[in-house]
Amino acid sequence: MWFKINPASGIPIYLQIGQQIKTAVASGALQPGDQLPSVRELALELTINPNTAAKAYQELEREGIITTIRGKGTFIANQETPLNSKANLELLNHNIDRLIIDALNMRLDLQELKELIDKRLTDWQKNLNREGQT
Amino acid sequence: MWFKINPASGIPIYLQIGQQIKTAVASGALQPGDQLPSVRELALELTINPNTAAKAYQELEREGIITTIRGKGTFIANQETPLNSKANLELLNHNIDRLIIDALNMRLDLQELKELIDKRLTDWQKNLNREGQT
Amino acid sequence: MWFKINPASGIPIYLQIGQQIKTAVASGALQPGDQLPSVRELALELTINPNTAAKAYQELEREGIITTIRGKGTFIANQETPLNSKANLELLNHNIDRLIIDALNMRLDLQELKELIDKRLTDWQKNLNREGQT
Amino acid sequence: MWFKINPASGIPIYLQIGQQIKTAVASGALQPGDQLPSVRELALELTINPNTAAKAYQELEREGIITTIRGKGTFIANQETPLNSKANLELLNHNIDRLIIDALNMRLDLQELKELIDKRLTDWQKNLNREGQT
DNA sequence: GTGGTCTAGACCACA
DNA sequence: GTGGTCTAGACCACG
Repeated sequence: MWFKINPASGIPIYLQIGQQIKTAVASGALQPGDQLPSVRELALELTINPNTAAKAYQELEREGIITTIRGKGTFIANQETPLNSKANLELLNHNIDRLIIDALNMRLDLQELKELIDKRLTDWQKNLNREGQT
Repeated sequence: MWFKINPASGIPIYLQIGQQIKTAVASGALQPGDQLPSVRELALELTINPNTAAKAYQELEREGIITTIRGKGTFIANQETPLNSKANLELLNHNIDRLIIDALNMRLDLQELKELIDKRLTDWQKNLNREGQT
Repeated sequence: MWFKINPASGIPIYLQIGQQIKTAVASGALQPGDQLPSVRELALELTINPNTAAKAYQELEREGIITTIRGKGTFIANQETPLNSKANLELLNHNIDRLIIDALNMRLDLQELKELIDKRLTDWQKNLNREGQT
Repeated sequence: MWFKINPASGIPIYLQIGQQIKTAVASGALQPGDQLPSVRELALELTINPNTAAKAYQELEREGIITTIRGKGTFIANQETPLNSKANLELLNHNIDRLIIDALNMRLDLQELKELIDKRLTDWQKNLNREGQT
């Protein structure tokens, strides 16, 4: 599989794994029903502690991203959750603010930031369209 | 002063303080040369340990946001650093990606995300203009 | 291990530790990937507070000399940084000047100083060659 | 006069002043018998606390670099002290080592360091010769 | 008065 | 087991 972790990054390994699975799901690379590697496979492949791999899956299951079925394996969940809850929007806005603050501290103009974001958004949109056709 | 921290959030207190000062600097609310509350004042106000307050300041000093002068106090630095280094841009792009992923995981359309961001950017721009006139 | 600190020297303990590790790295005695004693071990050995030992390591990590991995330990970093930046050269030149000034204030001839330095440089070169063969 | 201090450098102001006077003496710019500005003048000129200026002079007097004569002022001392003591040589060697370690940590070759030092030494020698003719 | 260092000892997150 | 954070309280250097 296509995981890349950095044990020295300061970010907990289990979060790095979770983040990458979320990315794959968001981009459509992983579809509902797709099977994930078992905890043991994942641990072997990344040469990490199985506990760490298990923790990553637990977190994702708690968030409803994946489901584990005893005796079968771990799968991407049917994401019927349309949780545009108020809390989520606040979180999103908060993260947007952090982005802006970082940019300003780097002496970047807000206009320049906007262009960066727009460029990135179009890239993603293209990818999503291509995935959608698959 | 206007600090608000949440000791139970899981985010280290010293980082929360740092984040808020960075925000104030980025928005122009704190100008180069402005004096910050002393380590002891800050600790009293937030009812935290002076060491924790000191750690927040030391972190910011290492990043070049503030300057501390022994026996005098702590001040906002003259930010002559225009370091839009490659590393910084990469970091920024990475954070933009995280934002997009979060939005997609919340079943938000990219167009909706773009509108959210644009709204936030205009808000900030307005604030910056107002500060600029001061 | 072979640490020697002097708590009464006026130089902060955490800097003394840092200095010695830097020396070991510069001389090749410590190689990238080598594990350092844990914070607790080091604290026991030097009969200092674990916090002080941790501070020494954190300082070195910020400078890119070492890497720490939560739950695993602390290691000498892969020093891929070849930063003979302008700032570094200036610092070096400044320190050379200080050396010369000290020597002159001791009524030492510059020629004598040069001989001292040359002798020291050859000693180091010999050591480095020996390490290189290991 | 020609003092330049940086209150934010982390180096105590009184040491910065001392260092600069030592430099001037070592280079011959200040000769034995030359008068230094009074504590008050110095404090005014550098906009520092008179206590700080006084402390700088006290330190230098303790080291025998300057002499203060009540009612007359402060002067460069007759440096008859030829103190090539063993302690001094050790200090010098220690500083040479620090220089080498710093250079190695900057990934500088020892040969390159040697060239840097030699260049600096010749510059100083030239200056000293010129001063000597004055 | 300011910030810097250190100790003692606690609790938590991670592997 | 590892390192990270925080508190409480002490002492010192600087201005």
